[in-house]
Amino acid sequence: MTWQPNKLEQERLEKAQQLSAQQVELYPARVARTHSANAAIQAFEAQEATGDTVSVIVCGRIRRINLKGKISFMHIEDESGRVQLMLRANDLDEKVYDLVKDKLIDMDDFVEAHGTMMRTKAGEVSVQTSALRLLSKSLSPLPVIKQQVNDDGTITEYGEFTDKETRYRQRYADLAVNHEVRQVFVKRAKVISAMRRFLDNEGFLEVETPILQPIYGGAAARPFTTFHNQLEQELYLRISFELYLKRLLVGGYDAVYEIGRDFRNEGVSFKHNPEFTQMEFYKAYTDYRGVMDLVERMVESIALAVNGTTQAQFKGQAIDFTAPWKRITLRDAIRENSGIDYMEYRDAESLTQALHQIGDQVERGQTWGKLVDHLLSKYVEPKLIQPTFLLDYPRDISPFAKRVTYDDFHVERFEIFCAGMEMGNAFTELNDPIDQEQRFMDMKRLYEDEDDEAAPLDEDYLRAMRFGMPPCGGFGMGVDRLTMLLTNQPSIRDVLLYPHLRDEQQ
RNA sequence: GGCCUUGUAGCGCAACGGUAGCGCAGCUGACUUUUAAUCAGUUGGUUGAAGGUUCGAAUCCUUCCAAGGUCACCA
Repeated sequence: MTWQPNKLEQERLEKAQQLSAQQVELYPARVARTHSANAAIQAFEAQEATGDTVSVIVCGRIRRINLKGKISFMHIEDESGRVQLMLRANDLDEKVYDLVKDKLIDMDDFVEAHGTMMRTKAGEVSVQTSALRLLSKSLSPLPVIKQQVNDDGTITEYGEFTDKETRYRQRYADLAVNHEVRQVFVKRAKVISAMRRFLDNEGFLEVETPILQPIYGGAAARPFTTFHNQLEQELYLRISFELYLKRLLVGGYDAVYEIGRDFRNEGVSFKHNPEFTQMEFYKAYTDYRGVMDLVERMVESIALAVNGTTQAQFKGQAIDFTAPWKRITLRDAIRENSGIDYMEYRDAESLTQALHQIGDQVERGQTWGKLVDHLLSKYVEPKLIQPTFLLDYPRDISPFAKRVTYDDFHVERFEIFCAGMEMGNAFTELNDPIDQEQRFMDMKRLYEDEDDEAAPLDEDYLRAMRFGMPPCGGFGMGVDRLTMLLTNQPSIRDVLLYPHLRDEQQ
Protein backbone atom coordinates (compact mmCIF):
# COMPACT_ATOMS: atom_id res chain seq x y z
CA MET A 1 0.00 0.00 0.00
CA THR A 2 1.58 3.23 -1.10
CA TRP A 3 0.71 6.41 0.66
CA GLN A 4 -1.54 8.81 -1.23
CA PRO A 5 -1.34 12.05 0.75
CA ASN A 6 -4.67 13.80 1.04
CA LYS A 7 -4.92 17.55 0.85
CA LEU A 8 -4.19 18.12 4.53
CA GLU A 9 -1.21 15.81 4.36
CA GLN A 10 0.02 17.53 1.23
CA GLU A 11 0.00 20.83 3.12
CA ARG A 12 2.01 19.32 5.91
CA LEU A 13 4.54 17.84 3.52
CA GLU A 14 5.03 21.31 2.09
CA LYS A 15 5.52 22.69 5.60
CA ALA A 16 8.08 20.00 6.27
CA GLN A 17 9.96 21.05 3.15
CA GLN A 18 9.90 24.69 4.22
CA LEU A 19 11.25 23.73 7.62
CA SER A 20 14.05 21.73 6.06
CA ALA A 21 14.84 24.67 3.80
CA GLN A 22 15.28 26.77 6.96
CA GLN A 23 17.68 24.19 8.41
CA VAL A 24 15.14 23.06 11.00
CA GLU A 25 15.69 19.44 11.85
CA LEU A 26 12.40 17.53 11.53
CA TYR A 27 13.34 14.45 13.51
CA PRO A 28 16.25 15.21 15.83
CA ALA A 29 17.77 12.41 17.85
CA ARG A 30 18.60 14.25 21.07
CA VAL A 31 16.08 15.35 23.66
CA ALA A 32 16.66 17.06 27.00
CA ARG A 33 13.51 16.66 29.03
CA THR A 34 13.70 17.54 32.73
CA HIS A 35 10.03 17.35 33.69
CA SER A 36 6.91 15.58 32.55
CA ALA A 37 3.97 17.92 31.99
CA ASN A 38 2.45 16.92 35.27
CA ALA A 39 5.75 17.11 37.17
CA ALA A 40 6.36 20.63 35.87
CA ILE A 41 2.98 21.79 37.17
CA GLN A 42 3.51 20.05 40.50
CA ALA A 43 6.97 21.55 40.90
CA PHE A 44 5.58 25.02 40.30
CA GLU A 45 2.70 24.59 42.70
CA ALA A 46 5.08 23.40 45.38
CA GLN A 47 7.25 26.53 44.92
CA GLU A 48 4.51 29.04 44.19
CA ALA A 49 4.33 30.42 47.73
CA THR A 50 8.05 31.11 47.95
CA GLY A 51 8.22 32.67 44.51
CA ASP A 52 11.34 30.72 43.56
CA THR A 53 11.95 30.23 39.88
CA VAL A 54 11.17 26.79 38.48
CA SER A 55 13.06 26.10 35.27
CA VAL A 56 11.88 23.21 33.13
CA ILE A 57 12.31 21.49 29.82
CA VAL A 58 9.09 19.77 28.86
CA CYS A 59 8.27 17.67 25.82
CA GLY A 60 5.07 16.50 24.23
CA ARG A 61 2.61 16.48 21.38
CA ILE A 62 0.88 19.74 20.52
CA ARG A 63 -2.83 19.24 21.18
CA ARG A 64 -4.07 22.81 21.06
CA ILE A 65 -2.78 26.00 19.48
CA ASN A 66 -4.08 29.49 20.02
CA LEU A 67 -2.27 32.06 17.89
CA LYS A 68 -2.87 35.60 19.06
CA GLY A 69 -0.53 37.77 17.04
CA LYS A 70 2.61 38.40 19.04
CA ILE A 71 1.60 36.03 21.83
CA SER A 72 0.50 32.45 21.39
CA PHE A 73 -0.50 29.53 23.55
CA MET A 74 -0.14 25.82 23.07
CA HIS A 75 -1.09 22.78 25.07
CA ILE A 76 1.40 19.98 24.82
CA GLU A 77 0.60 16.52 26.07
CA ASP A 78 2.73 13.66 27.28
CA GLU A 79 1.60 10.55 29.12
CA SER A 80 1.32 12.45 32.40
CA GLY A 81 -1.11 15.00 30.97
CA ARG A 82 -1.10 18.43 29.42
CA VAL A 83 0.72 21.64 30.16
CA GLN A 84 0.30 25.00 28.51
CA LEU A 85 3.14 26.85 26.82
CA MET A 86 2.97 30.62 26.75
CA LEU A 87 4.94 31.86 23.76
CA ARG A 88 5.69 35.56 23.54
CA ALA A 89 7.47 37.08 20.58
CA ASN A 90 9.68 39.03 23.02
CA ASP A 91 10.82 35.90 24.87
CA LEU A 92 11.76 33.83 21.87
CA ASP A 93 14.20 33.97 19.02
CA GLU A 94 12.40 35.78 16.23
CA LYS A 95 12.87 32.94 13.76
CA VAL A 96 11.42 30.44 16.20
CA TYR A 97 8.41 32.59 16.91
CA ASP A 98 7.84 32.91 13.17
CA LEU A 99 7.73 29.13 12.86
CA VAL A 100 4.84 29.19 15.28
CA LYS A 101 3.14 32.20 13.75
CA ASP A 102 3.48 30.84 10.21
CA LYS A 103 2.10 27.49 11.43
CA LEU A 104 5.14 25.57 10.28
CA ILE A 105 4.99 24.03 13.73
CA ASP A 106 1.42 22.90 14.07
CA MET A 107 -1.02 20.56 15.73
CA ASP A 108 0.19 17.03 16.53
CA ASP A 109 3.90 17.86 16.20
CA PHE A 110 6.14 16.91 19.10
CA VAL A 111 8.11 19.79 20.59
CA GLU A 112 10.54 20.52 23.37
CA ALA A 113 10.01 23.74 25.35
CA HIS A 114 12.51 25.40 27.67
CA GLY A 115 11.26 27.95 30.14
CA THR A 116 10.19 28.89 33.61
CA MET A 117 6.91 28.02 35.21
CA MET A 118 4.38 30.79 35.76
CA ARG A 119 0.68 31.34 36.14
CA THR A 120 -1.19 33.28 33.46
CA LYS A 121 -3.68 36.02 34.15
CA ALA A 122 -6.43 33.54 33.50
CA GLY A 123 -4.89 31.36 36.21
CA GLU A 124 -3.44 28.48 34.24
CA VAL A 125 -0.03 27.16 35.26
CA SER A 126 2.11 27.45 32.14
CA VAL A 127 5.63 27.36 30.80
CA GLN A 128 6.82 30.84 29.92
CA THR A 129 8.79 29.60 26.97
CA SER A 130 12.24 30.91 26.15
CA ALA A 131 13.17 28.26 23.58
CA LEU A 132 11.11 25.93 21.47
CA ARG A 133 12.40 23.07 19.36
CA LEU A 134 10.66 20.69 16.99
CA LEU A 135 11.09 17.06 18.04
CA SER A 136 8.98 15.29 15.45
CA LYS A 137 6.93 16.56 12.54
CA SER A 138 3.45 15.11 12.14
CA LEU A 139 2.51 14.61 8.50
CA SER A 140 -0.99 13.25 9.04
CA PRO A 141 -3.30 15.29 11.24
CA LEU A 142 -5.09 13.47 14.04
CA PRO A 143 -8.83 13.97 14.47
CA VAL A 144 -9.42 17.18 16.39
CA ILE A 145 -10.93 16.97 19.83
CA LYS A 146 -11.34 20.17 21.79
CA GLN A 147 -11.54 20.07 25.53
CA GLN A 148 -13.26 22.42 27.91
CA VAL A 149 -12.46 22.14 31.57
CA ASN A 150 -15.65 22.78 33.51
CA ASP A 151 -15.92 24.57 36.85
CA ASP A 152 -16.19 21.25 38.66
CA GLY A 153 -13.00 19.96 37.05
CA THR A 154 -14.71 17.60 34.62
CA ILE A 155 -13.75 17.81 30.98
CA THR A 156 -16.22 18.25 28.17
CA GLU A 157 -14.93 17.20 24.76
CA TYR A 158 -16.03 18.66 21.47
CA GLY A 159 -15.45 16.83 18.24
CA GLU A 160 -15.27 13.08 18.22
CA PHE A 161 -13.32 10.20 16.78
CA THR A 162 -15.85 7.42 17.10
CA ASP A 163 -15.78 5.23 14.02
CA LYS A 164 -15.08 1.85 15.57
CA GLU A 165 -13.44 0.29 12.58
CA THR A 166 -10.97 3.13 12.15
CA ARG A 167 -10.31 3.23 15.87
CA TYR A 168 -9.52 -0.51 16.00
CA ARG A 169 -7.46 -0.51 12.82
CA GLN A 170 -5.55 2.63 13.78
CA ARG A 171 -5.39 2.14 17.52
CA TYR A 172 -2.43 4.50 17.75
CA ALA A 173 -4.66 7.34 16.55
CA ASP A 174 -7.42 6.23 18.89
CA LEU A 175 -5.02 6.27 21.83
CA ALA A 176 -3.47 9.57 20.82
CA VAL A 177 -6.84 11.27 20.68
CA ASN A 178 -9.11 9.48 23.14
CA HIS A 179 -7.74 9.90 26.61
CA GLU A 180 -10.20 7.46 28.18
CA VAL A 181 -9.02 4.72 25.83
CA ARG A 182 -5.52 5.14 27.21
CA GLN A 183 -6.98 4.79 30.70
CA VAL A 184 -8.61 1.46 29.81
CA PHE A 185 -5.25 -0.06 28.95
CA VAL A 186 -3.63 1.36 32.06
CA LYS A 187 -6.33 -0.46 34.02
CA ARG A 188 -5.81 -3.60 32.00
CA ALA A 189 -2.15 -3.59 33.03
CA LYS A 190 -3.23 -3.16 36.63
CA VAL A 191 -5.59 -6.14 36.37
CA ILE A 192 -2.72 -8.34 35.28
CA SER A 193 -0.18 -7.01 37.75
CA ALA A 194 -2.64 -7.30 40.65
CA MET A 195 -3.49 -10.84 39.60
CA ARG A 196 0.19 -11.75 39.46
CA ARG A 197 0.89 -10.09 42.82
CA PHE A 198 -1.99 -11.94 44.47
CA LEU A 199 -0.91 -15.33 43.18
CA ASP A 200 2.75 -14.72 44.00
CA ASN A 201 1.77 -13.77 47.55
CA GLU A 202 -0.27 -16.97 47.82
CA GLY A 203 2.86 -18.99 47.06
CA PHE A 204 2.15 -19.81 43.43
CA LEU A 205 5.02 -20.23 41.00
CA GLU A 206 4.63 -18.49 37.67
CA VAL A 207 5.61 -20.73 34.77
CA GLU A 208 5.58 -20.70 30.99
CA THR A 209 4.40 -23.65 28.94
CA PRO A 210 4.42 -24.23 25.17
CA ILE A 211 2.21 -22.25 22.85
CA LEU A 212 3.16 -24.51 19.94
CA GLN A 213 1.85 -27.92 20.91
CA PRO A 214 1.96 -31.23 19.05
CA ILE A 215 -1.32 -32.21 20.71
CA TYR A 216 -3.87 -29.64 21.77
CA GLY A 217 -6.21 -30.23 24.68
CA GLY A 218 -7.72 -29.01 27.91
CA ALA A 219 -10.76 -27.51 26.20
CA ALA A 220 -13.20 -28.25 23.43
CA ALA A 221 -12.36 -25.81 20.69
CA ARG A 222 -10.97 -25.91 17.20
CA PRO A 223 -7.28 -25.02 17.10
CA PHE A 224 -5.15 -23.02 14.70
CA THR A 225 -2.76 -25.33 12.89
CA THR A 226 0.77 -24.63 11.82
CA PHE A 227 3.81 -26.52 10.64
CA HIS A 228 7.44 -26.77 11.66
CA ASN A 229 9.44 -27.04 8.44
CA GLN A 230 12.64 -28.62 9.71
CA LEU A 231 10.96 -31.13 11.98
CA GLU A 232 8.26 -31.71 9.38
CA GLN A 233 5.82 -31.64 12.24
CA GLU A 234 2.26 -30.44 12.44
CA LEU A 235 1.75 -28.16 15.43
CA TYR A 236 -1.21 -26.45 17.05
CA LEU A 237 -1.47 -23.13 18.82
CA ARG A 238 -2.65 -23.96 22.30
CA ILE A 239 -6.34 -23.73 23.17
CA SER A 240 -5.60 -23.97 26.92
CA PHE A 241 -2.66 -24.46 29.29
CA GLU A 242 -4.38 -27.05 31.44
CA LEU A 243 -2.62 -30.30 30.63
CA TYR A 244 0.89 -28.84 30.66
CA LEU A 245 0.34 -27.08 33.97
CA LYS A 246 -1.05 -30.13 35.73
CA ARG A 247 1.99 -32.19 34.67
CA LEU A 248 4.03 -29.76 36.79
CA LEU A 249 2.16 -30.88 39.90
CA VAL A 250 3.40 -34.40 39.12
CA GLY A 251 6.84 -32.83 39.00
CA GLY A 252 6.55 -31.62 42.56
CA TYR A 253 5.41 -28.01 42.47
CA ASP A 254 2.50 -27.41 44.85
CA ALA A 255 1.00 -24.41 43.09
CA VAL A 256 1.63 -23.04 39.60
CA TYR A 257 0.02 -20.48 37.36
CA GLU A 258 0.40 -19.02 33.92
CA ILE A 259 -0.94 -15.85 32.36
CA GLY A 260 -0.80 -15.95 28.59
CA ARG A 261 -2.44 -16.16 25.24
CA ASP A 262 -4.82 -18.90 24.11
CA PHE A 263 -5.94 -19.31 20.50
CA ARG A 264 -9.28 -20.68 19.39
CA ASN A 265 -10.35 -20.98 15.80
CA GLU A 266 -13.97 -20.11 16.49
CA GLY A 267 -16.45 -17.31 15.98
CA VAL A 268 -15.76 -13.70 16.88
CA SER A 269 -18.18 -11.79 19.08
CA PHE A 270 -18.32 -9.10 21.74
CA LYS A 271 -16.86 -11.64 24.15
CA HIS A 272 -14.76 -13.78 21.80
CA ASN A 273 -11.50 -12.96 20.05
CA PRO A 274 -9.43 -15.61 18.24
CA GLU A 275 -6.56 -14.94 20.62
CA PHE A 276 -7.32 -14.02 24.19
CA THR A 277 -5.55 -13.81 27.51
CA GLN A 278 -6.13 -16.57 29.97
CA MET A 279 -4.98 -17.16 33.53
CA GLU A 280 -4.90 -20.70 34.83
CA PHE A 281 -3.69 -21.92 38.17
CA TYR A 282 -3.41 -25.37 39.73
CA LYS A 283 -2.93 -25.96 43.43
CA ALA A 284 -2.21 -29.24 45.16
CA TYR A 285 -3.92 -30.37 48.37
CA THR A 286 -7.12 -28.45 47.80
CA ASP A 287 -10.38 -28.99 45.92
CA TYR A 288 -12.89 -26.84 44.06
CA ARG A 289 -14.25 -25.40 47.28
CA GLY A 290 -10.80 -24.24 48.27
CA VAL A 291 -10.47 -22.77 44.78
CA MET A 292 -13.72 -20.84 45.22
CA ASP A 293 -12.41 -19.12 48.33
CA LEU A 294 -9.16 -18.29 46.59
CA VAL A 295 -10.88 -16.92 43.49
CA GLU A 296 -13.21 -14.70 45.50
CA ARG A 297 -10.29 -13.17 47.33
CA MET A 298 -8.27 -12.81 44.14
CA VAL A 299 -10.99 -10.96 42.23
CA GLU A 300 -11.70 -8.75 45.22
CA SER A 301 -8.07 -7.78 45.47
CA ILE A 302 -7.84 -7.11 41.73
CA ALA A 303 -10.94 -4.90 41.80
CA LEU A 304 -9.50 -2.96 44.72
CA ALA A 305 -6.16 -2.52 42.99
CA VAL A 306 -7.77 -1.35 39.77
CA ASN A 307 -10.72 0.73 40.95
CA GLY A 308 -10.23 1.12 44.68
CA THR A 309 -13.56 -0.59 45.29
CA THR A 310 -15.19 -3.99 44.91
CA GLN A 311 -18.17 -2.31 43.27
CA ALA A 312 -18.29 -1.96 39.50
CA GLN A 313 -20.57 -0.60 36.83
CA PHE A 314 -21.01 -2.62 33.65
CA LYS A 315 -23.46 -1.76 30.88
CA GLY A 316 -25.50 0.26 33.37
CA GLN A 317 -25.64 -2.56 35.92
CA ALA A 318 -24.11 -2.37 39.37
CA ILE A 319 -21.90 -5.36 40.06
CA ASP A 320 -20.58 -6.22 43.50
CA PHE A 321 -17.49 -8.39 43.73
CA THR A 322 -17.47 -8.45 47.52
CA ALA A 323 -17.04 -12.02 48.83
CA PRO A 324 -18.76 -14.33 49.43
CA TRP A 325 -20.47 -14.80 46.08
CA LYS A 326 -23.66 -16.71 45.55
CA ARG A 327 -23.20 -20.47 45.19
CA ILE A 328 -25.85 -22.67 43.58
CA THR A 329 -25.73 -26.04 41.87
CA LEU A 330 -26.17 -26.10 38.13
CA ARG A 331 -29.10 -28.47 38.54
CA ASP A 332 -30.95 -26.11 40.89
CA ALA A 333 -30.18 -23.08 38.73
CA ILE A 334 -31.55 -24.77 35.62
CA ARG A 335 -34.59 -26.08 37.48
CA GLU A 336 -35.38 -22.65 38.89
CA ASN A 337 -34.99 -20.82 35.59
CA SER A 338 -36.39 -23.30 33.05
CA GLY A 339 -38.60 -25.55 35.15
CA ILE A 340 -36.69 -28.59 33.91
CA ASP A 341 -34.89 -30.95 36.25
CA TYR A 342 -32.51 -32.62 33.86
CA MET A 343 -32.02 -35.51 36.28
CA GLU A 344 -35.56 -36.57 35.42
CA TYR A 345 -34.53 -36.90 31.77
CA ARG A 346 -31.31 -38.82 31.69
CA ASP A 347 -31.02 -39.39 27.97
CA ALA A 348 -30.90 -37.04 25.04
CA GLU A 349 -34.24 -38.12 23.60
CA SER A 350 -36.35 -37.48 26.70
CA LEU A 351 -34.55 -34.24 27.52
CA THR A 352 -35.19 -33.00 23.98
CA GLN A 353 -38.88 -33.78 24.47
CA ALA A 354 -38.92 -31.92 27.77
CA LEU A 355 -37.42 -28.90 26.04
CA HIS A 356 -40.01 -29.09 23.27
CA GLN A 357 -42.72 -29.16 25.92
CA ILE A 358 -41.61 -25.79 27.27
CA GLY A 359 -41.64 -24.40 23.75
CA ASP A 360 -37.92 -24.65 23.03
CA GLN A 361 -37.39 -25.92 19.49
CA VAL A 362 -33.96 -27.45 20.00
CA GLU A 363 -32.76 -29.65 17.17
CA ARG A 364 -32.90 -33.37 17.62
CA GLY A 365 -29.75 -35.43 17.67
CA GLN A 366 -27.79 -33.38 20.20
CA THR A 367 -26.01 -35.14 23.02
CA TRP A 368 -27.44 -35.03 26.52
CA GLY A 369 -24.49 -32.99 27.70
CA LYS A 370 -24.98 -30.43 24.98
CA LEU A 371 -28.65 -30.12 25.88
CA VAL A 372 -27.74 -29.41 29.50
CA ASP A 373 -25.28 -26.83 28.26
CA HIS A 374 -28.03 -25.33 26.12
CA LEU A 375 -30.30 -25.09 29.17
CA LEU A 376 -27.51 -23.34 31.02
CA SER A 377 -26.65 -20.81 28.36
CA LYS A 378 -30.21 -20.00 27.35
CA TYR A 379 -32.09 -19.99 30.65
CA VAL A 380 -29.50 -19.40 33.36
CA GLU A 381 -26.50 -17.51 32.04
CA PRO A 382 -28.29 -14.29 31.02
CA LYS A 383 -29.79 -13.99 34.51
CA LEU A 384 -26.55 -14.26 36.41
CA ILE A 385 -25.56 -10.61 36.77
CA GLN A 386 -23.84 -10.67 40.15
CA PRO A 387 -20.80 -12.95 40.39
CA THR A 388 -22.11 -16.45 40.96
CA PHE A 389 -20.58 -19.90 41.30
CA LEU A 390 -22.54 -22.57 39.47
CA LEU A 391 -21.44 -25.91 40.83
CA ASP A 392 -21.53 -29.59 40.00
CA TYR A 393 -21.70 -30.18 36.28
CA PRO A 394 -22.76 -33.32 34.44
CA ARG A 395 -19.84 -35.67 34.06
CA ASP A 396 -19.92 -36.09 30.30
CA ILE A 397 -19.29 -32.42 29.56
CA SER A 398 -16.40 -32.26 32.05
CA PRO A 399 -13.65 -34.74 31.23
CA PHE A 400 -11.06 -33.45 33.70
CA ALA A 401 -13.09 -33.22 36.89
CA LYS A 402 -13.47 -35.63 39.76
CA ARG A 403 -16.84 -37.16 40.60
CA VAL A 404 -18.94 -35.64 43.36
CA THR A 405 -19.46 -37.86 46.36
CA TYR A 406 -23.24 -37.88 46.19
CA ASP A 407 -23.92 -39.42 42.76
CA ASP A 408 -22.33 -40.77 39.59
CA PHE A 409 -23.73 -38.15 37.25
CA HIS A 410 -21.99 -35.04 38.49
CA VAL A 411 -18.42 -33.86 38.90
CA GLU A 412 -16.82 -31.30 41.16
CA ARG A 413 -16.71 -28.39 38.76
CA PHE A 414 -17.79 -24.79 38.95
CA GLU A 415 -18.07 -21.96 36.54
CA ILE A 416 -18.24 -18.30 37.46
CA PHE A 417 -20.83 -16.19 35.77
CA CYS A 418 -21.06 -12.44 35.96
CA ALA A 419 -22.97 -9.87 33.89
CA GLY A 420 -24.37 -12.76 31.87
CA MET A 421 -20.92 -13.94 30.81
CA GLU A 422 -18.88 -16.97 31.71
CA MET A 423 -15.85 -15.68 33.58
CA GLY A 424 -14.05 -18.77 34.78
CA ASN A 425 -14.05 -22.51 35.11
CA ALA A 426 -12.65 -24.81 37.78
CA PHE A 427 -12.47 -28.42 38.84
CA THR A 428 -11.41 -30.66 41.57
CA GLU A 429 -8.94 -32.14 39.13
CA LEU A 430 -9.26 -35.76 38.14
CA ASN A 431 -6.01 -37.47 39.15
CA ASP A 432 -6.96 -41.12 38.57
CA PRO A 433 -5.11 -42.13 35.37
CA ILE A 434 -7.37 -45.10 34.67
CA ASP A 435 -10.53 -43.03 35.04
CA GLN A 436 -8.92 -40.25 32.98
CA GLU A 437 -8.17 -42.62 30.13
CA GLN A 438 -11.75 -43.85 30.21
CA ARG A 439 -13.01 -40.24 30.06
CA PHE A 440 -10.83 -39.55 27.03
CA MET A 441 -12.33 -42.59 25.35
CA ASP A 442 -15.85 -41.49 26.24
CA MET A 443 -15.23 -38.02 24.83
CA LYS A 444 -13.78 -39.47 21.68
CA ARG A 445 -16.87 -41.61 21.18
CA LEU A 446 -19.17 -38.65 21.78
CA TYR A 447 -17.39 -36.55 19.21
CA GLU A 448 -17.29 -39.36 16.69
CA ASP A 449 -21.04 -39.82 17.13
CA GLU A 450 -21.45 -36.19 16.26
CA ASP A 451 -19.20 -36.49 13.24
CA ASP A 452 -17.13 -33.75 14.83
CA GLU A 453 -13.38 -33.66 14.94
CA ALA A 454 -12.28 -35.81 17.84
CA ALA A 455 -9.98 -34.25 20.38
CA PRO A 456 -6.66 -36.08 20.13
CA LEU A 457 -5.78 -38.33 23.03
CA ASP A 458 -2.80 -37.08 25.00
CA GLU A 459 -0.88 -40.24 25.95
CA ASP A 460 1.91 -38.29 27.56
CA TYR A 461 -0.53 -36.64 29.94
CA LEU A 462 -1.72 -40.07 31.05
CA ARG A 463 1.86 -41.21 31.42
CA ALA A 464 2.54 -38.27 33.71
CA MET A 465 -0.56 -38.98 35.77
CA ARG A 466 0.42 -42.62 36.24
CA PHE A 467 3.45 -41.46 38.23
CA GLY A 468 0.95 -40.03 40.70
CA MET A 469 -0.63 -36.58 40.75
CA PRO A 470 -1.53 -34.99 44.09
CA PRO A 471 -5.17 -34.15 44.70
CA CYS A 472 -5.60 -30.62 43.42
CA GLY A 473 -7.91 -27.88 42.34
CA GLY A 474 -7.52 -25.89 39.15
CA PHE A 475 -8.96 -22.72 37.76
CA GLY A 476 -9.03 -20.79 34.51
CA MET A 477 -10.28 -17.27 33.91
CA GLY A 478 -10.61 -14.96 30.93
CA VAL A 479 -8.51 -11.91 31.70
CA ASP A 480 -10.06 -9.88 28.90
CA ARG A 481 -13.57 -10.43 30.20
CA LEU A 482 -12.57 -9.53 33.74
CA THR A 483 -11.03 -6.36 32.33
CA MET A 484 -14.26 -5.59 30.47
CA LEU A 485 -16.14 -5.73 33.77
CA LEU A 486 -13.63 -3.62 35.68
CA THR A 487 -13.37 -0.95 32.98
CA ASN A 488 -17.02 -0.93 31.89
CA GLN A 489 -16.19 -1.72 28.27
CA PRO A 490 -19.00 -3.49 26.39
CA SER A 491 -16.85 -5.42 23.91
CA ILE A 492 -13.71 -7.52 24.21
CA ARG A 493 -12.36 -5.44 21.34
CA ASP A 494 -12.34 -2.42 23.61
CA VAL A 495 -9.94 -4.10 26.03
CA LEU A 496 -7.61 -5.47 23.34
CA LEU A 497 -5.12 -3.00 21.91
CA TYR A 498 -5.21 -4.75 18.55
CA PRO A 499 -8.42 -6.77 18.24
CA HIS A 500 -8.62 -9.20 15.37
CA LEU A 501 -10.16 -7.72 12.22
CA ARG A 502 -10.44 -8.85 8.65
CA ASP A 503 -7.69 -7.90 6.27
CA GLU A 504 -7.92 -4.33 5.17
CA GLN A 505 -9.04 -4.27 1.54
CA GLN A 506 -7.55 -1.87 -0.94
C1' G B 1 -22.80 -18.46 7.80
C1' G B 2 -28.38 -16.15 8.51
C1' C B 3 -31.03 -11.64 9.66
C1' C B 4 -31.08 -6.20 10.93
C1' U B 5 -28.51 -1.47 10.67
C1' U B 6 -24.73 1.62 8.81
C1' G B 7 -21.06 3.57 5.04
C1' U B 8 -21.56 11.37 2.33
C1' A B 9 -14.88 16.36 2.87
C1' G B 10 -9.34 14.77 7.54
C1' C B 11 -13.19 14.19 12.05
C1' G B 12 -18.47 14.61 13.58
C1' C B 13 -23.03 15.00 11.01
C1' A B 14 -27.33 17.02 7.28
C1' A B 15 -29.79 16.77 2.48
C1' C B 16 -38.68 14.47 -0.02
C1' G B 17 -36.03 10.89 -6.44
C1' G B 18 -34.84 17.48 -8.49
C1' U B 19 -28.28 22.63 -7.88
C1' A B 20 -24.51 17.79 -2.22
C1' G B 21 -24.68 21.35 2.73
C1' C B 22 -23.26 22.54 8.15
C1' G B 23 -19.72 22.52 12.47
C1' C B 24 -14.68 21.56 13.69
C1' A B 25 -9.92 21.07 11.34
C1' G B 26 -7.28 23.32 6.94
C1' C B 27 -5.84 27.91 3.99
C1' U B 28 -5.38 33.90 3.81
C1' G B 29 -5.50 38.09 7.10
C1' A B 30 -6.10 40.82 12.22
C1' C B 31 -4.97 40.37 17.44
C1' U B 32 1.01 40.49 23.52
C1' U B 33 -2.54 36.62 29.01
C1' U B 34 -5.83 32.93 25.44
C1' U B 35 -8.29 28.32 26.91
C1' A B 36 -14.27 24.90 22.62
C1' A B 37 -10.23 32.06 21.97
C1' U B 38 -12.53 35.72 18.79
C1' C B 39 -13.31 38.44 14.14
C1' A B 40 -13.21 38.81 8.44
C1' G B 41 -12.52 35.98 4.12
C1' U B 42 -11.74 31.06 1.78
C1' U B 43 -10.24 25.86 -0.37
C1' G B 44 -11.87 21.04 -0.16
C1' G B 45 -16.70 15.77 -2.83
C1' U B 46 -16.47 10.13 -8.72
C1' U B 47 -21.78 10.25 -1.66
C1' G B 48 -17.72 2.38 0.18
C1' A B 49 -17.33 -0.38 -5.17
C1' A B 50 -19.72 -2.10 -9.67
C1' G B 51 -24.08 -2.58 -12.37
C1' G B 52 -29.45 -1.32 -13.11
C1' U B 53 -34.35 1.61 -13.04
C1' U B 54 -35.36 6.92 -14.25
C1' C B 55 -35.61 12.87 -18.11
C1' G B 56 -32.92 13.04 -13.35
C1' A B 57 -30.10 8.67 -8.00
C1' A B 58 -26.47 10.11 -1.89
C1' U B 59 -31.78 8.68 -1.94
C1' C B 60 -35.08 3.13 -5.38
C1' C B 61 -33.31 -2.14 -7.10
C1' U B 62 -29.22 -6.04 -7.67
C1' U B 63 -24.36 -7.80 -6.55
C1' C B 64 -19.93 -7.09 -3.97
C1' C B 65 -16.74 -4.87 0.13
C1' A B 66 -16.29 -3.25 5.24
C1' A B 67 -18.08 -2.32 10.12
C1' G B 68 -21.65 -2.56 14.21
C1' G B 69 -25.64 -5.42 16.35
C1' U B 70 -28.08 -10.09 16.77
C1' C B 71 -28.71 -15.38 16.04
C1' A B 72 -25.99 -19.87 14.99
C1' C B 73 -21.16 -21.95 16.21
C1' C B 74 -17.88 -21.51 20.34
C1' A B 75 -16.70 -27.74 27.33
